[in-house]
Amino acid sequence: MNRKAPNRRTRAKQKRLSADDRRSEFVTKATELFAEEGFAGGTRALARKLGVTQPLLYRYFPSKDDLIKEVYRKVYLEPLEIGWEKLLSDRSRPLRVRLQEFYEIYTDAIFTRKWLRIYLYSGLKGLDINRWYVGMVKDKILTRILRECRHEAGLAVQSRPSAAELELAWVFHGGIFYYGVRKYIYDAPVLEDKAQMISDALDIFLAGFEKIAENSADRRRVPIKVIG
Amino acid sequence: MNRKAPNRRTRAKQKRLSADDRRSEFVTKATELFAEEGFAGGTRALARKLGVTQPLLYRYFPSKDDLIKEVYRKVYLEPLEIGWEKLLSDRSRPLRVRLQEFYEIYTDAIFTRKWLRIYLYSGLKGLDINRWYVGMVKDKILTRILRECRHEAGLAVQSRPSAAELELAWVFHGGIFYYGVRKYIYDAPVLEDKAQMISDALDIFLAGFEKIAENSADRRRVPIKVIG
DNA sequence: ATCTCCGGTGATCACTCGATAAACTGATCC
DNA sequence: GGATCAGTTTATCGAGTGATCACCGGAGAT
Repeated sequence: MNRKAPNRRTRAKQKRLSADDRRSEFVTKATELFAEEGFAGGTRALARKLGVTQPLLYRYFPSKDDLIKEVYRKVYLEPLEIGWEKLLSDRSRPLRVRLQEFYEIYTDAIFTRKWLRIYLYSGLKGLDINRWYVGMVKDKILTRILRECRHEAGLAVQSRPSAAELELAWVFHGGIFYYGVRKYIYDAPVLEDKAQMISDALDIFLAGFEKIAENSADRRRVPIKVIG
Repeated sequence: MNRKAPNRRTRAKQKRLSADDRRSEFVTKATELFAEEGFAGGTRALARKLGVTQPLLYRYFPSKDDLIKEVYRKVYLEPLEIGWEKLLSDRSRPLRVRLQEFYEIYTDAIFTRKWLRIYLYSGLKGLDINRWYVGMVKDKILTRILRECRHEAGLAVQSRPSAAELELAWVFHGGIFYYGVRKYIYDAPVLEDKAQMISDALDIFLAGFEKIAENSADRRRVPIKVIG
């Protein structure tokens, strides 16, 4: 890359990175390794990916578990950098458009082989961070979506959605999520146009929302407003 | 249990089972073990669950991998014993009722901690049997559902559904599937009434089906239909 | 009673795993 | 140029893995 030392011998492996660089390189490559092999992936295989020896890992992490925790942190916090609060709640734009854009961006972030596999592996281990993430999806995404849907439909906006409504949103959300699982975990053929898949799923969800909402609530209601 | 030998000393471990019994006991307990620990679960832990010693496993299976294959076979074939062909295609009953009953029975079969975990673990390994199962769901369930939906809607029934329609069915199916994942893998709180979840998901799917079906022909976007 | 068959055990091998301690090496400071 | 510090390696440990072998012992057949 950079040839700041032109007379330097070309070494197959450049060693002696700075501590911070080496540490983050461990995390990066560990994410790749664990995504493929699961957390049973060995520390020696990891070191081989870096071109270093295995004990070096323990200069940077007290144990393999600590490395794994670091991988969790990185993976689980990655999709949070989107800033969906304002995206979902910006009522100056049509709800349909907001939802479409949100899910396109959100799935761009999490529909990678790496992310999905780490997520499922950690989910199977039943870790707290996984439950935390699920709770965050519920509070920060689904609850917000439901609130906007109720507002759009002219229904009373309650602070917390009913269990049935929430389940409705979960099934919708899970259906989209499972698209990524089929594509990147199962390697199964899917509809290539992800945006259309989201659009179709949204059509169905929005069309059916009121129908369920009126059953769960006591109120009768007004027809859905037409999108622009 | 049975006291056919009343004078026999009560032994904590009754040994010497018949070959067939022992073999199937290995598969059963291995399924439980692998569901919890993943396929990294050890042969010694398995033997402990049976109350026997570890080398005994190799009397019945040439290798651990062969045991695992047997576990796959059992788990993947389990939900197939339902016989959904006639259930889904019996046009003497309303489609809505057929779908509701099918998904209640189907999810009764696969929504167990054991089944879902083995399924996800094997899916992460990318085995052929997993792709086979996904293909079977597509051909035997989703394609059949779509055919019945088109018939119900008075649309031409084609032999193979369009990619967009199929994706629609997948998102619907995946949404229901993900309910099981949330409940039994993530141990997350879900709507307890599974039948209502299915019913709500069906309402949405059926309400939105026609709309997508007609859009897949020509891509014109039309306002959302008002529900009754 | 004795023989024979076969389910089951004890001992062990080669290997891999995560982890530790000590030695090595290259860059930086005085 | 020598001391020093930090990044890296070599050697190794103890525990655990899948797998193999010779052997044991109880139940049924003769």
